[in-house]
Amino acid sequence: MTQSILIEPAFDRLLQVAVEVFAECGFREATVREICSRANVNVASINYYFRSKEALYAQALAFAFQEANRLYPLDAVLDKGLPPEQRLTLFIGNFLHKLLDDSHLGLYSKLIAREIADPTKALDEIIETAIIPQFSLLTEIIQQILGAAADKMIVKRCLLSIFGQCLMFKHSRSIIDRLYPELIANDPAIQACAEHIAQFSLAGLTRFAQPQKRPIP
Amino acid sequence: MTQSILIEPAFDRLLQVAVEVFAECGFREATVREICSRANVNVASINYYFRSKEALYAQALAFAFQEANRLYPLDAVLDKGLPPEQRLTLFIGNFLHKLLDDSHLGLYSKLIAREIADPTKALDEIIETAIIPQFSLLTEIIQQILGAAADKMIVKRCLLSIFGQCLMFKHSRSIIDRLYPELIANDPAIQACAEHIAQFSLAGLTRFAQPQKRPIP
DNA sequence: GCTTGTATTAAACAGTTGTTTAAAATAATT
DNA sequence: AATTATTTTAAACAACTGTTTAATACAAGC
Repeated sequence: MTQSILIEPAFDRLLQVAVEVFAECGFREATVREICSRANVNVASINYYFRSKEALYAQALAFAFQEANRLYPLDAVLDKGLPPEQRLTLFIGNFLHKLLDDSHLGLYSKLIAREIADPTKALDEIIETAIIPQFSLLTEIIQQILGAAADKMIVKRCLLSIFGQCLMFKHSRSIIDRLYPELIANDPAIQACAEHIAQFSLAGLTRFAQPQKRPIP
Repeated sequence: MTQSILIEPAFDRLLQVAVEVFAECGFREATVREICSRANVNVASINYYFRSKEALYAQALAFAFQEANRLYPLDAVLDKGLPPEQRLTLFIGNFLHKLLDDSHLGLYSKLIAREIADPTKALDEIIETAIIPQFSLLTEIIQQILGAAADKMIVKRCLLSIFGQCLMFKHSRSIIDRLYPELIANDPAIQACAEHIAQFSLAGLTRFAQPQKRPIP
């Protein structure tokens, strides 16, 4: 059988298909036979190229994160010259689009969200490489807004408030799709949600902001 | 073999254990043998008392919701005499404690959260009986705070902002446990989180509040 | 005491899972 | 061209899945 269409080697095809299937079904529900079938390779190939289903999953997870970062760079957010309010708005917009994108790239965040909601052994690496950098970046922005003297616990809670608003759209997608589909119907609607979260959060942050001009007596 | 300790009939034991196991493992990963083993009944009992594993799951889900509502009544929140800001604070406190309770009752919300994150056929009933009433209640409170003329889309987005902040603690529990365990270490800490969300949200809502005193020109 | 209806049991069913094997096909090297 | 190494294959493996069966134990009713 000649398959002139697919010129990619089996290894790459397996990795790409694995991201798709694991994102759709989760680690446990995904079957090696389904992955191999979609990748047009023999069932034994996974154990040949990767050591096991588990090892394939770990590699797929790392690959997904790498791709998500490549397709959604945080360049503007990293610019410390910008005012923190603007950086927060950019951060939220970037994050939400990353989460809600329904094209191929949406799979990456879906895979990661799945791992967070239902952790496997692979979670530890995900936290180190994917979560902590995002948390650090947002922490820095929040601290700039609240003031350097801000209580550490308050900063953490504000961080969770902001991430929580964004992740709601990912974790409770099934409900939003049924009750409020118009909120995420198209790209402008998603952009409106991002702006809402930014404004809601900025107003919320002011509640906890330190007085900026006065030095501590 | 005499089992004088367990006097409950097999049916009740199965239902109770099913909630535990489904909450821990999810529907697909949970096995009938594990459930039956823990309930000290034969494997065939599930198909005898309930029709199938799927039917048992549906019943367990309904039972969990019923118990969660019985143990965490919303009486105070339902009191329309109270100022909406206070009702919001009560609502958030109730919801967060419901979510984070690690005792037996915590399983109920875990089971429901699992169903939302990874829906099965049973989701539709959950939405009708569990989600919509909660959404309606919070919608009413938000509308009171924002003013009757508030834009419907804004109300919905604010609703998601508040629920998102609460659900963050459930859906991303694995991360919080590792990065910020002190935030949910004990009951006062959880209470502090609830108050934070309430204050953060009240401040956020003011950003979208309609001018209350002036009638529309 | 016998019969009827319910409850419980061990065993087997048919299907699926991840993984391994050993042979065949293909590619690379000498 | 012959030899080596790599890739691909079909088949089988053992373990596990939800479900069914048919035999047994137990209780209640007459």
